[in-house]
Amino acid sequence: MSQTVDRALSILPLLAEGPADLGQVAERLAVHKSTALRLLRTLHEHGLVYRQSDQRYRLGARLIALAQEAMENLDIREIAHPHLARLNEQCGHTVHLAVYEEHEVLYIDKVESRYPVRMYSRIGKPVAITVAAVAKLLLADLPEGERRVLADELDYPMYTARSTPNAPAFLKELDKVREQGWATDLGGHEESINCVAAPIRGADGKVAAAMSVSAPNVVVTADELLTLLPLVRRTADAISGEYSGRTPATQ
Amino acid sequence: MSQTVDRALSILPLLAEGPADLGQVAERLAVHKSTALRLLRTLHEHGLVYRQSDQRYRLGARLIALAQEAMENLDIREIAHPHLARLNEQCGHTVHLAVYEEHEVLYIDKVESRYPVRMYSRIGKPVAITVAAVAKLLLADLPEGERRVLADELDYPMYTARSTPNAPAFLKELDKVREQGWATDLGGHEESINCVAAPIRGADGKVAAAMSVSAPNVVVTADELLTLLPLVRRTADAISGEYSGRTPATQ
DNA sequence: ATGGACGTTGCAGATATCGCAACAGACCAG
DNA sequence: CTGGTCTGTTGCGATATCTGCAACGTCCAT
Repeated sequence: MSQTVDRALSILPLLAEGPADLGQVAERLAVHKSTALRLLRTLHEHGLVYRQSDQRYRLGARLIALAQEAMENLDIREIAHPHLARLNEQCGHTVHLAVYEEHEVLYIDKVESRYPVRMYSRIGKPVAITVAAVAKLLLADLPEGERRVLADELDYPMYTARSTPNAPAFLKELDKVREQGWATDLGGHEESINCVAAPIRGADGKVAAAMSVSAPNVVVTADELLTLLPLVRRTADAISGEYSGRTPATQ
Repeated sequence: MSQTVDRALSILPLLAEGPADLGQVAERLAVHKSTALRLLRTLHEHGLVYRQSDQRYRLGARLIALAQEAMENLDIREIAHPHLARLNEQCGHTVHLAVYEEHEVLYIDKVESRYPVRMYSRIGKPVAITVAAVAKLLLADLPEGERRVLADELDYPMYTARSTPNAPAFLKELDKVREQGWATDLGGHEESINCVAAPIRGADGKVAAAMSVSAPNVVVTADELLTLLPLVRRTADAISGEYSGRTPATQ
């Protein structure tokens, strides 16, 4: 592993916390200012870092554009999107698509609710991993060892009284989810919001992504939302079929 | 500028084109495979690159998460958002917010149309710089020298018959836009879509961002859309006031 | 079996990187 | 106006770091 590159890349999460000047960067990297300067310059030339008018550095526009391309290249997103849109047509609620990658779960697509009340979320945003229905599905499918390690090193913030409180409870929930083949989040992230989710599987049978329907209490109760489960599962299965190459990409 | 870091960062745009294996990366970088391997490993440890099951590399999830944080840290976005939402409430059309940074213009926020017909765009996506109304405003404010250089090195794709055809036409359009203080895109990007845009200025009077309202022909004609101009300008001015610190962040 | 393609490792030599120290410019206070 | 401090910047020599090589392992197809 390359020391120079390692240091340079360490600057990015640092700047993600907010703008910083040369001295601050050098200090946090524990290197000489001149070293930090050279690294920042290189990052700058690639557009990953921007120097604002007050001379401080922050993350740059090209980083955002790169991430955008990264998402557009995910073929699962492309395949799933029309299905998500159709589901949204049918039920009117917000539909999400999420994937797991190296200890993170993130939304990679979203179709907004047609109802005026919308929940906050954003494509690219890391998911509340201990409570979100999609996260449960994605983690439940990990090999046992990895799952235990991950569950152990996670934090368990109590967003609400119904949030998953700790690792054992989480692992138990994951077992249940794996067995039943679907998952819910009933007010575990935001008091008044419920979700139902189903897994999307690749040709190898492993869970490649997960999708969910979310709606606030004020629009439908949790029970009403659960009646959508069959529809959600059918949609997920349709995507699975197409993604794994079994179905010849209908329509 | 650091050679090692430079090479490592060059891998990112390369992978943005699509997944690639070690050999391909090494070849495009013109380095030995072992060198490319070490660079990729370092990128991997930072989560910027992911190794998919077929061993090929593609951009990783952390890159997306980083970009997300980068956008959330843009204070102009935070200030502008409620105004954009309110404007959307009032007119119902899609509202965009865009910034310019180092030869790129990109959308950093968006409020979706309430009408069923939606235009395609995505936060983080680079804007069609030669035709978009927001791009015209942002570029029109650059210092003359920079503007000429930029206009010269741009491509002028003819998305439609009304696209800006070349540098001289573009520069002339920019002059007009700067003078009148607002801009339009009438079917220059997609035949049936029109936009009206207004600039947001910082304390120094320079254009810091631009916002626009877009709607397809089938919903409102270009003339009807133009009647929204005063409203758009008023909204942009309100944001300017708040951003430059003149207005004490109403409400 | 055999060949080729691809990823991976250890090593020795070359070179690019590092920290230093000195410089330059902005800013402020006396 | 002057002296001080703070910031970012540059040139340089020592050396730690990176590089390319060659050899190895593995997988797949012939």
